[in-house]
Amino acid sequence: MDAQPGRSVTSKVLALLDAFTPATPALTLTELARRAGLPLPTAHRRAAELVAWGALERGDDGRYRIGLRLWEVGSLAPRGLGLRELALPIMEDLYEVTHENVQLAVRQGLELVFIERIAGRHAVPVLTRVGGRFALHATGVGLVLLAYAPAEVQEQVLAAPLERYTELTITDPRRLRRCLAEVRRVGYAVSDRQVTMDALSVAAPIRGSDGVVAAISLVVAHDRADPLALAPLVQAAGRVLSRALGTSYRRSPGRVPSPTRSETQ
Amino acid sequence: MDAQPGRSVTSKVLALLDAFTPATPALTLTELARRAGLPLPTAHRRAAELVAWGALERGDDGRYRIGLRLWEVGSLAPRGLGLRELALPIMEDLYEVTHENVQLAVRQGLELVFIERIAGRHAVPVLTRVGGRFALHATGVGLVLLAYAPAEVQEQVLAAPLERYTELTITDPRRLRRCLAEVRRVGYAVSDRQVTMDALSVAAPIRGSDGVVAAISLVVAHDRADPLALAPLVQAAGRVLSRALGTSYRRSPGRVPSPTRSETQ
DNA sequence: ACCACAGCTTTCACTGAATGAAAGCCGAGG
DNA sequence: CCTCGGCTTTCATTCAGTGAAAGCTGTGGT
Repeated sequence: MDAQPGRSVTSKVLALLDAFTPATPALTLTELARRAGLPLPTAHRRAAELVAWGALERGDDGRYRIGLRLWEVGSLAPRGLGLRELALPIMEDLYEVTHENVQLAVRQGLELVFIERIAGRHAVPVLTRVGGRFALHATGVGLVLLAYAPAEVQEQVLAAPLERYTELTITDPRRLRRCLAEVRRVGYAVSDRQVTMDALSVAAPIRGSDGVVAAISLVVAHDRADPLALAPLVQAAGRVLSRALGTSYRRSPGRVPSPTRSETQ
Repeated sequence: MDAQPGRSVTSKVLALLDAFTPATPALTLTELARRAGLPLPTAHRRAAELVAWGALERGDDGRYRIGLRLWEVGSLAPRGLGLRELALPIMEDLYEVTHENVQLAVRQGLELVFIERIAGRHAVPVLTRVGGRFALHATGVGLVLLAYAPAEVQEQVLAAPLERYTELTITDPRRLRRCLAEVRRVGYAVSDRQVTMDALSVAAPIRGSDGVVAAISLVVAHDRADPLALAPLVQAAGRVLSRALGTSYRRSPGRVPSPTRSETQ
């Protein structure tokens, strides 16, 4: 039980936050300590400080939950709420026109994170959650984000085993590589029943000042889907958003004059 | 600003997060250190750890921003996204019926935090931001949250000076006290031009297992508003949500899954 | 009523993670 | 070429953090 190096106090605090997942949003102290890999008294002390600040909250049942204060701070993430605020009107337009599910996602490491979704009441049910993660190689948004990701990221994804969700999921690295090339060629991605056997999605990239920063998609029932008809719609939405990003991400912070003009459109 | 002993590492980490505000979502190291009240090397080291984990992100310009990983964790807050997920369908109903702004807020200490809003394109513009804070004594949602807050909270708010936003803002503690009693009597709150001179809001409480946990409101142009007609609508929405909360907040203590030793991805 | 137990909280002597002054580094501007 | 502001790294010192163990509290069993 020697204290392994690299176990800073900060890392312990972050491990406590990491213990919470969508499946387990409320934890007892003991669960929290075990998941964070910390001795109980340590977890207790750190958690108490987090509660005092509002990063965690403690219910009447003694369980810890993520606190509103952390949600507030998290809402300042440019790639989170910032992006959402920008995209929501366009997503709503897309929804009004199609009455299908609209999704917005960004890449985080080797996975994607859903930033927002509009779930049509009569649309095909999707199992995604705002704030939830998913693999890059199956969904429409994932294929777009992967296709335009740095080569290094692509290689890492292609090197790892590709999980199979349905019989149509692409799990062969060679096929996936061809698929990504095709996505780059046509400028949009189609995932036909690669996640569930009833749904199909069409996705397009959203470009920021340095490459593709997000992806937007429509998810529709596979049997009433016409990818070729949907693609222009989604692509147009992606382009509108790319433009909006370009204009809104100009920084005007007093002293720093624009340092680099390295926009890669 | 002296290095007072009693400053825990955790508090420093949290101070770093606290440095970010809606008005300043991107900070240089120097700004960050100054706002957090930390020496530069300390801020640098802690910030580096936060970046490594994803709580912060560092742009090409060297500035720090809130990271997506923190947004993800924050999205697990029951009073944040949890509440939003539950409320959104009802909020949309309210929007469809009225085509006015719909707002959802909870109390955090002596202020309120907006959890979600639906802003009608043709509705009166509101200056609220999801994740933003506001005083309790002026808005419709604020009056509801204050009226049903613990006596101790009410006293604290009444004791402090009440900021004036318009000539109709209630700033006299006695009047505010009467107003709150009226809110409790009728079960909804009306804020008539108490925030801006063009808007009026009608709000109703949302009750959880222990008292009022949130408030929902409609914000409409003051000249085409009929509070008495809107109140039943908003109250009905509040009641539906109260019921939904009651059923969904039943906890299943659950068994513990396999021993996870999840390293940070 | 009593005991057994599980989960939480506090204590206390010890230790290494954190600290900040100072020195080094880098890039922009003169 | 030199200066300046902002960032990064070093190093000896020390105080916040630590965990084993003891104490507490509420719950369920007999």
